Amino acid sequence: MVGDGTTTRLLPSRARLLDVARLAGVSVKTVSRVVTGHQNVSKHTRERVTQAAQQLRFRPNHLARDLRQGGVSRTMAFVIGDLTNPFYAQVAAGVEQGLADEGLTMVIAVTHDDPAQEARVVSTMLERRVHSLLLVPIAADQSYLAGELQLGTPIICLDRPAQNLAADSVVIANRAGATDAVRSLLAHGHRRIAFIGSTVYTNDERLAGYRQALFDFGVAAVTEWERTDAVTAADADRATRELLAAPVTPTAILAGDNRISTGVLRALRDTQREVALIGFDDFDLAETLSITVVSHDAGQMGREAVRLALARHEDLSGPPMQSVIPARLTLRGSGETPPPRSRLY
Amino acid sequence: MVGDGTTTRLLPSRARLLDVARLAGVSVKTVSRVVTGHQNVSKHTRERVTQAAQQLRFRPNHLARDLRQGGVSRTMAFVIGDLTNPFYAQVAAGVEQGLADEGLTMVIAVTHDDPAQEARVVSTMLERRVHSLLLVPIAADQSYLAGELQLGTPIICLDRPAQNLAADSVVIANRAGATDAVRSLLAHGHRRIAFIGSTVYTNDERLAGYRQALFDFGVAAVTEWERTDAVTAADADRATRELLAAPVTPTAILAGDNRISTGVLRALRDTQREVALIGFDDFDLAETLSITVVSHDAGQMGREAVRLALARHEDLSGPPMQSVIPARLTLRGSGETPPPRSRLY
DNA sequence: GTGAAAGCGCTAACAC
DNA sequence: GTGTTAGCGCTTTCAC
Repeated sequence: MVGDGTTTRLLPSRARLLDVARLAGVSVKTVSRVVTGHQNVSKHTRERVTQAAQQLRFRPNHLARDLRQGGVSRTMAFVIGDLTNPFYAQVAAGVEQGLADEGLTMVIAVTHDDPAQEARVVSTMLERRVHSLLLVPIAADQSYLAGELQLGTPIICLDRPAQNLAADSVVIANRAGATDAVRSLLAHGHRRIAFIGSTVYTNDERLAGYRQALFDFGVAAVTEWERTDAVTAADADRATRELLAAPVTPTAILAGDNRISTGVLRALRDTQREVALIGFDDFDLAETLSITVVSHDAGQMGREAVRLALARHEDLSGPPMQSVIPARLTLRGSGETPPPRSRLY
Repeated sequence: MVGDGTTTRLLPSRARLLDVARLAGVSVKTVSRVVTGHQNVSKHTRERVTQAAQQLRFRPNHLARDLRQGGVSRTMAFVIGDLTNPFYAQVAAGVEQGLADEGLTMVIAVTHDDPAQEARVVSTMLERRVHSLLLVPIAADQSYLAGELQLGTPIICLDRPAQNLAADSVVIANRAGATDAVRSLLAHGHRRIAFIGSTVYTNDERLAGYRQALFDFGVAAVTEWERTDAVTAADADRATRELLAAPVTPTAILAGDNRISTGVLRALRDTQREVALIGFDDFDLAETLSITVVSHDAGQMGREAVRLALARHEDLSGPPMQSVIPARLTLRGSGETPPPRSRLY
């Protein structure tokens, strides 16, 4: 029999519990028990079923299972601004790790750091009936999630707390980390210290820590040296050049986050200026380049968020919890004085 | 009425189509039509339904929808070795971007670069009935996926082709990129050129390109300078030191990937040796440090994989497709001769 | 333009 | 130890 011109492509169909049951000569429920590893199945039956399942290449349908079991999937959503930022990639890795231990999986969705997209992206995740929502908030207000919280979905905010929502959160010890960094610079003789960063929550907090350290030490703040207009590395590059082009220049810089550090480094290298630098967030080449940083365990933030989500799932009634991930100064040279010449950049 | 001691926590329940239908005084199907934006609903009815849905905070259950629609979710699985490797993070970002345009979401699962975990992790994803499987293979054999392929699930391999499986794939122009790099080193006068990398597919191909370039130029290969035992940055650091401790040392190094580059850089800085370096894969600080690299668009790899998956979904019958992402040499100084002193490390 | 009934694949509840 | 029945929330089919 040769092709008739209207060949319909016939796909082999996927085996269901029923198919396995028929082949094994048992009921659907028995197969279900075997597949889910429940008790009350004789060894003999179990073997027959297992063999039938293998023969048919049976793969349980989690969609159906989750639907039946209460409409909640064994999945946590991680909504994040930008996956290519190594900090968030590490947080994601931590989330994944925390989930793997529990047999849950992670769905990642990205807001592209656009406040306007947050609600839409989050909504898509909630329609998937995720077990929990892990969110790096970017919008100015999360009150739109109050209803979901009441419905029992754990909502954990990472890196920044929620605004107008009683959600749990995991943050870094931003102020303390920044204070430590500035104190170290002060201890090494620096008095003209600049801060470069943005106005997101973390940078705000770090700026506050920076100010606190200066204040405690009795050093007057210089407004021009508080640059909070740098979001990208390019911004930080520009800000650094501007600071160094002024009549009076800072002798040390605290970078608000890893992207800022990159930009500052580029500017320092290009201009061949010798300025002490401490970065917030560790990064791959920091050790190689002897860059002193305020470091922390980004993976721990992810794991901790999962822990909170699971805890919240168990007890929906308690007050919002906040976990703080410690930050510690990792001295490598660039923040000590004087900044080593030519070994750095 | 005061607490009775056995307060059962009553959660508000989630609204279903039926609830909305009752409130709006219409049938379930009509609500379904409105929610999914289908035709054949009068404007008046549509408004009533929409209002009822909002009032009840109705959120459609994708689990149920996907199950009913044929048991396939609007999700693609991306199975990856390590999320913290910036290269893969960028690929993931590309996947996400490609999917967002289609209204699909991405589930990420991690194998921790462990061949033994691949099948299990992949299986979990397939049980979720993903639309397609995007896989960075790590196991030595993917023949276990043949059945799934026949069932109609598009399987796209990224960065490395599948083994013993007729799956589509997206790879980088590894050989050409490496050949270009070595040719450039040769053109700048280098004759003693080492390769440091591992034995994964990409590094294998890059080594082949390296050999080809040397062969074409008439430079004899030196086995000791083909180091394929370096997987991590620490390995590369060690390998570099060993190479530089030998009686005859290479004057240039081609690094097999971004992790290797990091390790080589560390070794060069610590030992204060001046050796030309070209890295495979671009990285954040490469420009700042004037490191010449073979660069490519990792995001494009992700987007291309999504494109192939969608195409395969439409036509399951065609032969396996392979997309090649171009690689080009980005000259920045470290690969030109002589390697600039002290500005680098 | 709208609705009633059936069923996607699975498991909870309850037989036996 | 095993089977039967019902139903998770939705969409498909077909009727009106």
